[in-house]
Amino acid sequence: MPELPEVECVRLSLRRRVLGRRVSAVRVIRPGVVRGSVSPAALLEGDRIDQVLRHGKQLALVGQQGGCVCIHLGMSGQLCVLSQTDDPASPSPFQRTNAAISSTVPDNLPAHTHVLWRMGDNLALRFTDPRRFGGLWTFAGLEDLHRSRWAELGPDALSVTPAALHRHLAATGRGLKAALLDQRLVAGLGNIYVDELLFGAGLHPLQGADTIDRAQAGALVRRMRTLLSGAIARGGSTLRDYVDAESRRGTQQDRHRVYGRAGKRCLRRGCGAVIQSGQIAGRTTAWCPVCQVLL
DNA sequence: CCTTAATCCTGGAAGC
DNA sequence: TGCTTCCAGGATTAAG
Repeated sequence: MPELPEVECVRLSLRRRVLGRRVSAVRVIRPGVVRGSVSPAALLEGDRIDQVLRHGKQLALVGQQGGCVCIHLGMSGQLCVLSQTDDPASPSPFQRTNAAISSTVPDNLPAHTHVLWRMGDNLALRFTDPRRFGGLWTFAGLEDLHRSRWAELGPDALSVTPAALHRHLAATGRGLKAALLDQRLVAGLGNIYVDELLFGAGLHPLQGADTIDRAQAGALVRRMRTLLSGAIARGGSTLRDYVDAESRRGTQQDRHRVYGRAGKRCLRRGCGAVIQSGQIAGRTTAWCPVCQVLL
């Protein structure tokens, strides 16, 4: 589900609510979603949230004592901040009812709740993920995350330099769509934003990545930043169920020019060609056959 | 190297 | 109304 803008919106909303809060208890409902140590301490129990970081589509909660939890939302993952003051009538998600103890459905929790962090008496953080393509990875410290998991990611799409993007694109024989989706090349772009970026840049998704010269790479970087930061300002794209940690939907979907618009007319002034779609790099891809000519 | 397909899952939408 | 099929914001793996 979430690409860089959505994950950044989750990070910002999460940070507003949990920064500096002490984790009083952690409850793991489905241990399988946690890779690495599943111990309460590894999940920051007893620690205070010191940093909420993001690289590409991944998040990290860092504790004051150095503990670190990396969170990848996958397709359907959500982080949700719950406070008793929002709904005083609802029982705390940490209160188990007797009936629930033997049940496969854990008491009052919504379906697909996998991990809960309690922070003080009236605040909790909930990780849900119906499809379970996402997950949590625990590390002894932020340095370990940087040396292992995040070392496999390319530069973040919001801070990649023209030189680095040019170098990486030049080094691959693949098409632009496949290259830009590859998180090792640049981290953060997904199916929506690659299609939107290529449309804006007037580049065909099948054009060879190694045909992009230095100047074009510079233009691509500028366009990438504008697109992504604009999407963040609009709260990300909510196609179906994306919401940030405070349950707010985004509005960037209203600005999509090709994604989800196959068969409709191109919105570029004076164009009006029919938006095409097909499978490229294993993903449904949309483009304008007039604005994005295959060279 | 490159590409495609299958795989991990659930749920919503579309088709009959 | 129900049942079936397809599709989805991700990413890895194996096969060709």
